[in-house]
This record gives sequence, structure tokens and C-alpha cells, in this order.
Amino acid sequence: MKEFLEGFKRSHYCGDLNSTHIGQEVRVMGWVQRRRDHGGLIFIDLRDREGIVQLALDPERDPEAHSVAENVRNEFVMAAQGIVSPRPEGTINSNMKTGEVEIEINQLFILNKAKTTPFMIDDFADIAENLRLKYRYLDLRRPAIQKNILLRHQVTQAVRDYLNGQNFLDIETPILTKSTPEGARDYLVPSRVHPGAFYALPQSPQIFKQLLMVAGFDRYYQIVRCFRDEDLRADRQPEFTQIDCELSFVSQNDVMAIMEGLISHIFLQILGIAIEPPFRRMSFDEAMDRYGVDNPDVRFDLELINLSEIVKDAGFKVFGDVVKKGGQVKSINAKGCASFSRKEIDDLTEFVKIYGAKGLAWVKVTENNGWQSPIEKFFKPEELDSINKKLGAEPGDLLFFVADNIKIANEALGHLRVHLANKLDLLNSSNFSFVWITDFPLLEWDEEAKRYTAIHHPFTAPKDEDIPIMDSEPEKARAKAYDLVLNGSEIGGGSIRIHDQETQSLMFKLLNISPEEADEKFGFLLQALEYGAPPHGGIAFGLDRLVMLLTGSESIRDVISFPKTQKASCLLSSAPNTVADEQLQELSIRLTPRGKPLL
RNA sequence: GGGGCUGUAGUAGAGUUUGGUUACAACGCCGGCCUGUCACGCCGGAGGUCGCGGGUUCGAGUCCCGUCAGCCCCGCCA
Repeated sequence: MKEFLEGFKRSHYCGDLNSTHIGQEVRVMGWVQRRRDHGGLIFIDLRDREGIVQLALDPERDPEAHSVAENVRNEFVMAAQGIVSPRPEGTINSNMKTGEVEIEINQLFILNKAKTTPFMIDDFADIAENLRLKYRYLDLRRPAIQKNILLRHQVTQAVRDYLNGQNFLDIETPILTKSTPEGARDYLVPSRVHPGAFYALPQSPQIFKQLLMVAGFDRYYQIVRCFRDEDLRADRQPEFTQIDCELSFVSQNDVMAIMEGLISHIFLQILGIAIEPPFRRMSFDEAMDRYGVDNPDVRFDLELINLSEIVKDAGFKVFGDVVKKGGQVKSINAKGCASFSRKEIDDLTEFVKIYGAKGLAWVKVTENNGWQSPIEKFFKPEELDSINKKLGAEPGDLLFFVADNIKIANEALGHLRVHLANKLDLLNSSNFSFVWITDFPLLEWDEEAKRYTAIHHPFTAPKDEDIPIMDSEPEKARAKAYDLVLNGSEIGGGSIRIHDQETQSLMFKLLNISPEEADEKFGFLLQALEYGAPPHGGIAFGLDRLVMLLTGSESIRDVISFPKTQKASCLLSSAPNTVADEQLQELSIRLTPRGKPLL
């Protein structure tokens, strides 16, 4: 076969041929999408990564090639030579990119046969995902998935083009690195040379990229794999790819502006969509207040309205009591949804319970702005009027209320808002709405650990004006941190980092990390900060999520070549698997009986 | 750790509510026919441990218990 390919070279991709090639002799190679045998004439649709072209085999024109074609089956690998010809009148296929032409074949070779595939290689069938993942190399042949992977390549190219043009340097950082207990659970790799010691796979190159700033590289980027040993979701894999950036001598606005340039460049290059910077900006507090979440989908309204003040002293004791205990009553006006059935409303009630809400109160607004509702009788007419007014309620509207602590009320209605938008078909996946979320709190109280933890990470700088209150009112201190949210997905997040040793030490103190512990865990970073660390900051974008949104995919798995299942296994290779006793011995590892905790 | 959905020829489904003779049609596959099709067409054929294990019953794809796998979500995770 090697000798054959020495002499027989491909001239074009199948999918690239069109009427400009008419009259040329071309050579194509690819997989048989389908063979249509008319007894005499045989058509073969040959597919490669660029598309499909029709091969026409006429027994009179070339009996030898025609007889080869008689034995061809789906997914055979073929090499073909012939003349690109216009299709006869009336046989042009406008559904195909190459539909105006066909190749009149004069030489046809079978490069390899193929067994009947477990599923058809096309975009019509809806294949069970475990089967797709087991035969991922066949799944990846399907045009829709292949398109995603090709687009992913185009995105990384666009990223490199832009960042290279902005003087960023692509620098690699270690994959075998040190466990840092803050943040997600680490994937650990046992060391053979150091029995009992472990490397950790990086959750992000965070500390190393900061060290690159100390080293003076000034602008760094890396398209880099990161690892987090946490449970999976439709948009979460245990290994994922970040577009990781860090810059020296910049403010928060500098970072955001440069990254708006990057995102605009990507969208223009990939989708031809112009997105004009600056992007919309919104504080964390505003996002929580109006949308209930820190990753608001701003493609639609259905905003959350706080009714706490109105209902605090109103007739409905259940609402009033919640407010008096420090909770909130928030609501959504679903315009024109009064036609929802009892069943539909019950389903929505079940939906908010997922987020801890005890219930979902509702009101159907009737003619003359009256209420049809189980809670109607508890409100005086003037209370009812002021709620209607606050919500802009009109006849035909459906109002929802959640009364609970602030966290649950926000979360339940924030998710209900998106759920309703889906139900009402308000979401358009080809509409891209960006918003920066800024002014995050620096810290968050961890009830379980009885201490503060960093919302972003322990190296995030506080806002200058909040440094004085870090000690006295730590929960009120805000961070120089920012997330970029696209259509309700957090696609990137970053911060200005702490670059002086004193602030970093204060931060560790607030996090209840002792100097000894800090030294043991992050000593190398703290030392580096003492040798002339420049002010710096950066950001990381989730490449997988970005490509998912660019392709309109519903799962992150559809934009990753070899993804893992929800239980983090690879159905193709059967990873993870057990290993030989000898391997364990070399690593000084002894296993406990399966599933039993170590005593 | 928890909640929900799904599992029937190679594939995607119907059948499960109300247990009853040989589990149904489509696509694919195999054979035959067909010279302008393009998710070609026509004729014929093969193909099943109803995820797995146990139970109830005269009898289980169908009911019960357990278990495995995949998916969605909560917790967890930037």
C-alpha cells in the first residue's frame, strides 16, 4: 500500500470540488458514505473531512473501475481518480455543497475494507451516547461532530493570532505539580522516586503564570489542560481546556478591554459576527438582585423583583414573617402566562424545590387587575394594587413568588427565570449576549469549615478602597475580580492578583491559614512576591464551553474529541482501570479492600 | 452522598398502564433485479439472553426487590 500512495497523490478534498474544477482530472480519497447501484450505473458518495462528492461509475466508460465499485460497502476507504464533470440537466442536487458536479471515475481503488459500523455515519440517527463514546472514532466521522472539532481548531487559531499580535508569549507550565488544598479536589499522581509523595495535576496554572510575571515575561498565554476531580455535568469535564492569560502592569479595565478584543476577534473570525466592545458590565450585587445568579442570561427580561418592603407588614403573615427574619420575598412576572394549567404550575413548584424553596406562590392576574390565587384572600385591595404596580402586572399575567432566605429566594427564582424562558421559547442560541460581572465579594463564609474562603482564589486582590475593612468587615470587602458571562454561561473569569507580600499575608490571615501553613503550601509564591513582583492580573476562558456556545452544542462532550462519561470513565479505552501489582509496588501503594475506608 | 429519566434485533423506536399462543414495523445488513440516483427504487431473506440477578405467578418484556450502565439535576466545582 505504501508503494501505491507513493505514486497516487490526492489532489483535492471531496468537499472542496465545485464547478470551477470542471474538466480537471482529480484524485480524491475518503470513506464511502453510500453506494447507489443502478445495475449499470453506480454512484458512490465519497466523504472526507471537508464534505461529500458524488463519484459516477459508468460500466461502458471504465468497466474495471465499475467492477471495483460493485464490491464496495459503506465506510470502505477509497482512492479515486476521474474528471470533474457537470451533472446532467435536472440532476443537480442543491442540498449538497458539491451538488453541481460529480467525478466521472476512471480509476478506483479500495484502500481498506470496513465492517458494518454499529451505527450509521450520518447526522440523521439519534444514537445512544454510550455507544457513540465506545466507538468515538466512528462518532467523530459524523459530519456534525467533525464540524465541531474543526471549529474548535479555528477558535484556537484565532486565539493564537490575536494574542500573538498583542505581544503575548505562549509558555508551558508543569502538568506534574504541587497539590494546593484550596479550591477543587486534586487529581494525584504517586511518585515512584519519592515513596509516599504525590504530584497533583493542575487545577489551573495559576501560581506558575504569576511566577512568569515575576520573571518578567509581561504577557503570557497558554491553551492548557486543567484537571478537577469533581462530579461532572453537561458543561463540566474532569479535564478541560483553558485559554489562560496573565499580564503585568495592568488594571482591571485593561485586562477586560484586551479580552473584549480577543472575544470580538474570535466571533468575527469564526461566525462573522461583529461584537462591539465595550461589553455590558454589571456588579455582582446587581446581578444577584435582578437575576438571582452571578451568571445572568441577559437575552431576555423576566427579572426578579424584590417585594420584601411591600409585603413586610401586609396581611399575608407567611411572607411578612420571612422578611422579619431577614429573608426576602422575590417575584417574577411571567407576562401573558395566566393560561398555564394547574399541572404546569405544579411542575414549576417542583422545579423550585430543587433549589431548596419550600414552595412557589402564584397569582393569575384577571380582568380589572384582580387576582386568582390561593393567597388572594390574605391581601387587602390596596396591598394587591401596590404589588401589581411594582410588578407591572396586567390582565393575563402570571406572577410567581418565593419567600425564603436571600440565597434560596435568589437561586430558586434565578433558575425558574431561565426555566420559564426555555418553556416560553425566549432563548435564541444564535443570539450572543455578553456581560461582565464585577465587584465580587472577596470572601465567603464556609459554615462547615467555620472560616472564610476566597470566592475566586486566595491570590485575588481586594479593591483598594476595601482594604481598610478587610479586618473589620471581611464579608463586605470586594475583589478586583471579573467573570465574563455569555448567554447565562460563565465562559471566563479572572482577577488582579495580590503582588505584595503584606496584602497576601493579610489575606491568608483572613482565610485562617497560619504563616507556617501558608509557607508550606504557597511559600514559593510568597518568596517570589518579595523579589520585585510587578502588579499583574489575568483571566482564563473555558475553551470547551466557548466552543459549545459557538457551535450551539447542548453538551460539552460534543466539542471534545474523547470525553468522559458522568462517572468520569472513558468508554473507548475503559479508563480508569486497575494496574498490575508490580506497578503498585514500585509506587509503594497498597490498596484497601474495594470500597472500604482506610483505618 | 442525594433526586429524576432511560435501557426491547446492528440502530432508533412500538409493545409495559390492564401479565396470556410464535415480541412488531422502520432504517441498516445479506441475496437478487434495476443506466441518472443522491437518506435511490422493487422483490426476497437473516437477525432477539426484552441491560443483568433474584422473586411473585400455572405463565413475566410487562408486577416486586436488588444491581449495573448512560443521561439530566442538587450537593460539590470557577
